[in-house]
Amino acid sequence: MSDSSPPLPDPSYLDGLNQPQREAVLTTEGPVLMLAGAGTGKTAALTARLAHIIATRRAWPSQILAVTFTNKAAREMKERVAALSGGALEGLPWLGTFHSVAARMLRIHAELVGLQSNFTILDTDDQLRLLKQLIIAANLDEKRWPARQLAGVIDRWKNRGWTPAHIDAAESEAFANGRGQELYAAYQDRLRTLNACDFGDLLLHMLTILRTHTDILEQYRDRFRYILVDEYQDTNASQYDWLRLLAEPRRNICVVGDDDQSIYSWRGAEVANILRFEKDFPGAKVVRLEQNYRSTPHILGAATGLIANNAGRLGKTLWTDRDEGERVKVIGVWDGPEEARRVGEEIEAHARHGGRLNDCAILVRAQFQTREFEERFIAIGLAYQIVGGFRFYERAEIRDALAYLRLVAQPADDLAFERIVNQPKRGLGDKAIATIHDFARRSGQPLLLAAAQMLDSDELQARARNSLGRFVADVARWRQMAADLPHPELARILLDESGYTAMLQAERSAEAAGRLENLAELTRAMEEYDSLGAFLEHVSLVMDNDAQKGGDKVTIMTIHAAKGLEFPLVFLAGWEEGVFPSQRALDEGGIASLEEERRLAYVAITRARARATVLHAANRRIYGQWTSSIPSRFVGELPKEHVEEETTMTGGESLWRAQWSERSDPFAHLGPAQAMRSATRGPGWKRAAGNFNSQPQRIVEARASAVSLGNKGRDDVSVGQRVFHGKFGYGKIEAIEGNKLEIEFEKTGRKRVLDSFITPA
DNA sequence: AACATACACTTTTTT
DNA sequence: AGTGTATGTT
Repeated sequence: MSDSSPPLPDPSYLDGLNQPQREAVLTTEGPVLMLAGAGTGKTAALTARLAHIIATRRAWPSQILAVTFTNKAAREMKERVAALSGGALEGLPWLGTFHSVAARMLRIHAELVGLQSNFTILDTDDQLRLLKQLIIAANLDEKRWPARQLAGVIDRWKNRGWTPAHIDAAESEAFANGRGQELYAAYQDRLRTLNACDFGDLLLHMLTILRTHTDILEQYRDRFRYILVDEYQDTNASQYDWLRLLAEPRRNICVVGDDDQSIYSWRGAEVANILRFEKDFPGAKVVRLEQNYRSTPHILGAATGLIANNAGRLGKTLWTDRDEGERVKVIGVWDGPEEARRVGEEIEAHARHGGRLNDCAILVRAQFQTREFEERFIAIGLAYQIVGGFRFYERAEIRDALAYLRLVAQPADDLAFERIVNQPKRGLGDKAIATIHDFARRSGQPLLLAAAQMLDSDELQARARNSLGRFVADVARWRQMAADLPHPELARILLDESGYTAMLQAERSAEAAGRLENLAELTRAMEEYDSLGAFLEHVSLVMDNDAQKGGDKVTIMTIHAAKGLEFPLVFLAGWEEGVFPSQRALDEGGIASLEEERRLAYVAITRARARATVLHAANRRIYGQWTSSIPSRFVGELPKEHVEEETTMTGGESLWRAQWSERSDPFAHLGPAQAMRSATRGPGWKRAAGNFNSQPQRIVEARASAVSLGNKGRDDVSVGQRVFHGKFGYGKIEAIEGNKLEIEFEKTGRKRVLDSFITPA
């Protein structure tokens, strides 16, 4: 490739990089837009670029700002740069997630926005409790105006970089008939009093500081010689503004991303940021990474054909020199359980041929779809792991323990106080707490201090006062101990002396035992941090659940969670209208959302290295209702030449039609309107079915068949029995599932039929 | 304060 | 359906 001229050998960090990748590495000066398609070696290029900048002494590691979205990405980059640079790196202090970098800066300048540098970072739970209090204080009905909604509204505002001062009357309408702005302002006030901020604030506060304090802005502009941004298509407006401020005047900013993989608009990401990069930074060098090292041509072809249905793309043409490989298999099944069964069979076959389970992933659109697979895999004893779901630090006992620590670290942390005053039970019920609240508000102090003062008054009943007295004294004692105890030790003492451990021990349930284990795990984790503060920061910002422990397991996860990962075998389940694309996305966001769903499908397919299998079921239970569905439009958008179709539904659609017409109407006992309702429940589903005209006949079939699933199935048949079928002749029953039989017919092979069509032979 | 019953909500999720 | 929460009862 480039062995043509340079007298010096290429530095080792360029090894194995292709031409565009090298360009992205070596173009250090000026704006660079790196359009990196899925599987094109983006991280390799990025890390080499960092190594190059450092190796050529263009900047010290401390003069490089490199931001990612996830801790995982940050960690990986750090490790790989260290490896490329021979490990002799003192680390990249400004490589991290947007939030951790912003938090780091904000701790330095906290007082400029009315905080102290040891401010607390609230999580969603704290945030919601706080908002709820404010909603009630504003005399609003918390049912009609839920805290969740307000949290969403405020979050959106913060994502856009808007402080309460930016909210005009029209925007304010977003909550409680125009009181949005007022509540937002109240929330920010309250946060300041609590010396706390939420995730959005980390960026917003820093943005405010950079906007209003030129000296500080200049200081950072001077420091950051080079800026690097990963997953640029996922940046929101506030992150964008923040970057634009810092990138001037040098403009040595390199952003990496793929507009086709933008799947986070629902949380404020704006694809527009990447689309307009060349306008924002005229003269930007655009580098396209298009050689895919991950997938086979068939997989790539299927993904490319699908995404071509989106408008307004920057456009890339992925190619690969890998061998053709298998076509993308599309399997239509009867219902959710069969889908899980099929996938289980495929994986078992793979394992029988010596394949590893770690190579297999099942990707779903929504979390609820994981259950079907979980049940099936438990039944057949297939090792699996579900990624996502509950996070360690979100468990109640962990949050309680953290609240103890927070209160000790920061007595003004009212949210922590509220969480644990009566946990374990100390006889401080609602009324006692309300009284403390009231007193605190009147005297304008934090709850803990107010509580301490109330001990000398008769505001509380004697019993509550005694109990509260013990609690306040405990906290005071713990605070003293905190000064010279190692923090894991402190945590153990806190849990013991507070009676929290005793409370769980007394419970004697398996659940409680698990909680005790979790707490032990927590104190163990604390040992890795230098200080309590460092640990708390880790907990709020680095909530990684890097499960993937030992063992050979199939991975089940959402497509969102799979972004950035790859697997040899990928199963794409639930490709049905309404599920994927999600009906809700369609209802709320129209075309834009549909395109985002399509990008999600694109991300899903491109996770596969060797084999991709798409599945769709005719029937599925959603919210407890059997619902019929038609294959996702995305199935039809996969170019035929890259697809191999297979349908296990007995005899295909024509047969179903024939069977249902000759059969007595299963809805006979219901009126027609009612029958329709029982099959397609909920407005969204009804619309999905109603709007999709290309295959109307199948809706009818599916509707009928869906209800038949409720049938018990007859009891005069058994596995192994020889039976007769009017159309297929004689056969042997291989399996029974409710009223569906799987039969090996002597003439026509294995089929699935309804039991009502056979007679014992 | 413990318990029961009613009710509502159910996409994706990182920080 | 299933879960979690909010409210009401004892």
